[in-house]
Amino acid sequence: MSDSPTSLIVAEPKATYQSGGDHQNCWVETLVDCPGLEGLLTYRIPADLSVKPGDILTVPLNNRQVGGIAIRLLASPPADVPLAKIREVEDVVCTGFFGTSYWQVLEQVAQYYCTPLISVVRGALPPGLLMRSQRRVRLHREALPDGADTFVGRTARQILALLDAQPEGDYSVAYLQRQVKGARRGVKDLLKRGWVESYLKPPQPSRPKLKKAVTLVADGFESDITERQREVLDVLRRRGGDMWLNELLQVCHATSSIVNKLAEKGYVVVEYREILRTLDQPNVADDRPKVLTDTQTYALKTIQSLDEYNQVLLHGVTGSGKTEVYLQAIAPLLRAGKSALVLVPEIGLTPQLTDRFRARFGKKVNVYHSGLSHGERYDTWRQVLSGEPQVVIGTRSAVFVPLPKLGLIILDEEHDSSFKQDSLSPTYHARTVAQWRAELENCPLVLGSATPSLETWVAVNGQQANLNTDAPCKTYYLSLPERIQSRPLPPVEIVDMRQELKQGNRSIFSRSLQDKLHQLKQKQRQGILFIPRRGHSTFVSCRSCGYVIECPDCDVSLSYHYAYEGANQLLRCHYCNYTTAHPNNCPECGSPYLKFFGSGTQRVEQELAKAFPDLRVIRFDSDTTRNKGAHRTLLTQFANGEADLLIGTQMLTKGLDLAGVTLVGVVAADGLLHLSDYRAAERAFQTLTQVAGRAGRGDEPGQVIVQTYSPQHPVIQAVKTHGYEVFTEAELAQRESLNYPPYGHLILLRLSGLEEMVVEQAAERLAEWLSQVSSGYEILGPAPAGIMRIARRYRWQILLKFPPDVAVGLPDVAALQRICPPDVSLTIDVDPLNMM
DNA sequence: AGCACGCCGACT
DNA sequence: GTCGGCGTGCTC
Repeated sequence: MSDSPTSLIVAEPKATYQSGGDHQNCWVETLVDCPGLEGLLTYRIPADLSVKPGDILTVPLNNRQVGGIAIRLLASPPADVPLAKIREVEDVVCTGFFGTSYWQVLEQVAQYYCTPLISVVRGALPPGLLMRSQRRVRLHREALPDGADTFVGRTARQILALLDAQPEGDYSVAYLQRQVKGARRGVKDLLKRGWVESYLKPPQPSRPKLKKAVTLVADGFESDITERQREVLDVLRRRGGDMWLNELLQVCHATSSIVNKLAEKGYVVVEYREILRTLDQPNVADDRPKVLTDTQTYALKTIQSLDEYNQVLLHGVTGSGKTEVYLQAIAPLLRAGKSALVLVPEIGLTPQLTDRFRARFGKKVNVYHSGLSHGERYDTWRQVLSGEPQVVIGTRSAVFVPLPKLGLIILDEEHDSSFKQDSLSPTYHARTVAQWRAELENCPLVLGSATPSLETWVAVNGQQANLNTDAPCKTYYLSLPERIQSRPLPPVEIVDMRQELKQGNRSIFSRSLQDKLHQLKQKQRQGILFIPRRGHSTFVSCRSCGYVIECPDCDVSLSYHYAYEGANQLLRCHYCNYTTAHPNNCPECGSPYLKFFGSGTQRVEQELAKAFPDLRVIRFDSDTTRNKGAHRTLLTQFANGEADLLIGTQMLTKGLDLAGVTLVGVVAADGLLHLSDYRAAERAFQTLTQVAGRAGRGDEPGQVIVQTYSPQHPVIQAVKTHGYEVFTEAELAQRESLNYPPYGHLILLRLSGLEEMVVEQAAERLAEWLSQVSSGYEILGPAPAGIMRIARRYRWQILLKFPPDVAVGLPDVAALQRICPPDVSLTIDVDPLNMM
């Protein structure tokens, strides 16, 4: 797949690098971090620098410095570019990062997701490695004549004022351009007058953090040293002969001159040593392997028997102990010197999972996700590249962590849509990339879920040959149909809210749910109330004229926020976070009857407070969990019994294992059911099954109540009977008849821009061009996107549908980008999940 | 992407 | 004349 003539040559460490020799390999072909620049640029390697393929470089480009990756070394300069144009590599940022198979994965991602390789590289590397130099200007205060600002134009005057207000008189040009329009000319004017100087701040990529360490090397005759020096040596010896310099000095109340003298005399060595900025990890109690059930044992044995690329679906109902199988599958790998990669949907939501891994494997566990600082992520990479056997737990982007000696990849909750990146290129799915990595590393891939995606179900159970998919790969279906300790799955009661209304219950809680909530307190049990966030959005509308308050920048209604009794009533846009005060009167007709509809978490919280004043409630949604560590805090409080009821949105569906929970209520399932998306049913079933699975994980049996206005809906029926297979087969039949995934494939082209007409015309031109260049796909659209405007940008989309036997891909992405006008942004989403 | 250069209309 | 606003092309 990667040997098409246009594809780049993969970096192969050692392949072209020869040590020894003198004047060989003086040039390096470099993949430069510059969008729009296809292909490689050649640079000369200065004599004092050693460059190997795969190294990350800083190279000059025009008048600035940018990041780049050394791809291939050349012994002679290329013939097609004049020698004089070739410039020198500025610096090597870091070296020895990648193995060959790693590059193949990146190339595969670039090709499949129709993205330039450099974009993939940028998304895969820890941020801060590929950095560019920054153009800055500094004010020469002494060169300013009196009343300088009267001599120059408006923009120059504004810039002067800005620079003067800054203590150093120093700003980046990019910053000035954001503050003052047309800043470039103003800066030029000031430069000409000599009032400011312009300079290039070199890129400062992440580097290892270094610290001075002192090591005792010679012990024995110490006749030539002073009293103070002897004291220091004694302390060092007592502490094992190896200390951080700052600690040693602190303990001895000494200055570094003493240590330096000792180093001169050859008693100690002072050297820089790398320290890792890994988070101080909360201490967790040790944990031992648990006794497995028969099905768990069978699953474990099967996984352990695999020593090459195989795909395994671990289909375990909620509470069936998948994590314990993962843990026991990883343990022997670590002992054999191999590593494992564990991918989870959202790390913040699953502190419980990382804690369990830490309890079992201690410091061998590394966490990698976008919440870490640049330095922390960089250090995790370095730690990973050490080759020590370890476990990396991370979110989507961790699929690119370059673990050597990879023995196993696990994707937990593989159905979860957060494994798909959808707005940034490359729009990769971590499951797809994990399949490629596992294949290239030749290690097994375990996909775990209680509600497997249809893609995975078909890949593992599909009897018919999928000719267009990857090379034949042995697949295993492992089922854990029972909960551990034979705990039953909770019975699911469906409540028809139409009947409730008919019988005079106007509350958002059915009588059945009210009963259970009353019992909760009496029986000292805990419950979860789930409110589908989308669906019943909490919009505000006027009862007189029907006016609905919308975001001025996005095409969605504003959500009503009322945090607590007496707080300001706010309206907020869930797409761009635009916030405004709730007006007293309708902005359209002035009527005072402006009311919010729907039941968001806040509304439910307030209703609960009225109807059940003695229930202690914790709200768990994006408002209350915004702060770092809030997830953990709230969950710990709940687990400690500081509240009776946890209410919240989608976040509740992910991986919570709370033994005290016996009741799960779904306030209104309907919001999940009626979305105009071919995946709505699958997603609704997954969400409801997952949230139902939170009940009865402890010794007490659980109970689930689902309130809905559509009790006969197939999804509701499937949830009621825990009928994954029946639901899935029916859903698959529908997908197949319409060529939807997992049978056919989709590519979604998203266009957005500030001008409605321009975006629409661009969409039409692209669609026209697409229909001319190929007929392998069906073109749906162009059409306005589900939400027509977000953050002032109008959005249009074109959907390409590929029948099962047609290769997925676009004929010429560069041409597509060329047709698209520069003020319209185009993203290509291959295998889109989110169609809004 | 930046950042040059070069062309054009508007206003002191 | 000069200022500010685009469109176009290049980067070893």
